[in-house]
Amino acid sequence: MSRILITSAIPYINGIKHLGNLVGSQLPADLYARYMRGRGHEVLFLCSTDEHGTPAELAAAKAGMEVEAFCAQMHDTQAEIAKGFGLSFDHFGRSSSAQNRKLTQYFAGELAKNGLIEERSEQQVFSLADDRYLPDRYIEGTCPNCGYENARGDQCENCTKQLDPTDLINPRSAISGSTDLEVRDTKHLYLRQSALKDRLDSWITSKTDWPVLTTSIAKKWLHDGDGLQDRGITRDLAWGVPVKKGTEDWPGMEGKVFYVWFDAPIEYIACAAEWAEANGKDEATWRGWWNEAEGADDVRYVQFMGKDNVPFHTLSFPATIMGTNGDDKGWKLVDYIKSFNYLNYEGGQFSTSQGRGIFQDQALDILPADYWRWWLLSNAPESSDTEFTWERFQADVNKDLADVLGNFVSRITKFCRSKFGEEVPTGGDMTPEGKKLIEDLEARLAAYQTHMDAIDMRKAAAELRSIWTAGNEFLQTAAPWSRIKTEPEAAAADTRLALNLIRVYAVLSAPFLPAAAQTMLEAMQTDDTAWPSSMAQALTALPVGHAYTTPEVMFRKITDEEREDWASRFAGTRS
RNA sequence: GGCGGUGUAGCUCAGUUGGUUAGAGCAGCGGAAUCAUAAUCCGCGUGUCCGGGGUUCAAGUCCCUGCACCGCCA
Repeated sequence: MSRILITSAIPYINGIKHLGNLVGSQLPADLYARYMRGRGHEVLFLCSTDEHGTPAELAAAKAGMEVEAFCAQMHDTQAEIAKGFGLSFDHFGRSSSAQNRKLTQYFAGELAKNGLIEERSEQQVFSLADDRYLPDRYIEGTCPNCGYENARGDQCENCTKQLDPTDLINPRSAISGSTDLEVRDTKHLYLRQSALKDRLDSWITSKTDWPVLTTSIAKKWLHDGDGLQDRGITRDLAWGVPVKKGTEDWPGMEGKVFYVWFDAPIEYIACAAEWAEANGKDEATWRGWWNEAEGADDVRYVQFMGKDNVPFHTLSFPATIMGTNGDDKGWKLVDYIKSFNYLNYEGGQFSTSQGRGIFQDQALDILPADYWRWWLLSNAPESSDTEFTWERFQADVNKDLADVLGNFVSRITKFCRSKFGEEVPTGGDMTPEGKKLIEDLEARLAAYQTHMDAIDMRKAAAELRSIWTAGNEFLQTAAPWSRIKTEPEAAAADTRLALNLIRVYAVLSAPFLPAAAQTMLEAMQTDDTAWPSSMAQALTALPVGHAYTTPEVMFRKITDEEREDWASRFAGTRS
């Protein structure tokens, strides 16, 4: 048994996310966490909401709320949705927590102590009407290049020319529309990532087992152009972690906060502290998960994220950790990064702003979580972008869940009920068909575990499906319904084996289908969730005479009418 | 314009370090069975492995080049 620390990229607070956000981080992380727990390992699975920064302030303003209240409310909403999808976080924290504030300030202080923070002066646009500095993209005006009137301060969307806010003709605030702007001098802190470039480079190079997607993105940022650039880690905002050097004030940085991309990954650590507090554990306990000088030597740390987040997790955050640790043993660097491509929707991209695609709350409104979990995980965008279409979703889910798994449970429980009564039948020895099934499953279990250990989700899902199919093959060849007429003892043995298969299916399927697994266990009236070490043994867990109940239809099918209705409902703008 | 990814059966995709007749699921066709959510099981695939060069005894699998789509960056 080992200890496994799992974090999923933390979702931003400004609204409800669509399915693409789910499949790229939280859902696969949950699959892995559930599997590892199932195998008997000690798991700490953490996720939080990412709450700081301008978009949160603007979303709050739009909702007519104070940003703190808005974040608190949206955090609860996202927590509720996560629960709906069965995400088994040990803790769902908040980057605005006191723990994160303290840790973020601590890391900045240590980095400064180690000479890795630099102060730089720059100019930034201040809006007097909004009483705030404006990030480049929140300044709009006429493009000097093409005359487009709604060009943003960072780039003109019309002619794609890169711009400086000061290039814009008639610049105005994108927030209020005010033209009462002025350019002010301001000071900011920069993290000297360039000083850590070589260490980062050799660290990444050593990760030969990581997905190519992960390392190729990291190497590109390390070597492209002038190489890894230093990064500004402070902003002139009100909503964020106040800039401090550890517990000390930082002269010249009054009124400024850390940039959201500096404090967000530190929340991975702070979340463990929040977890400890929420569960009455002491500081040593959570630090023992995170700091190698304080007991985390045996921890394997695995991160899950979409490809857009890779640079921050392979470079910026590791730079923070390395720069803080110096040459000493200290805070854990990630051991494995599982990254994902994008999920597309019916020929285009999911779009939050255009309301295109399916949002997480809507998905749960129309179907149980297991349908989504199964389809998303068995079609996860591991090697390339994946496309969601309603037609495929309907076909796959109906076939895999209703026809193959659900119907298996249904046919054998009902058959047994009518011929032997609702209990595991007695009599008969293992039939040749039964032996063959066990041999087959023995090999498939090994393959399933190999894929799950490697976090090869689509392959694991395919193998799990084959395990379900094996049950149907067995019934088809053993045919207890005809055998019962001539060899009732053999029919009883086959039925006994098939009923035991349901419990094994529950255990093996639980990482993908937690709710269905629960249904199967309840139907079989057992709480024996031991992961099979041998199939032969696992398939005798339910003894002769053990009573069970025949479950309701586990997965009803998606009808053509529903599919058409949903396809049109989610095509356009979210109402 | 630069970089990265992808391009394999009607559809979605597997194909490790180059090596027997290129595989799976779905859809389709044929058959078996009737316990079951008209569910299941069995059988059936010559597809220019995007095009063109090249290396090799041997390339989907390596090199060069072109094309298409996607993304990131300038």
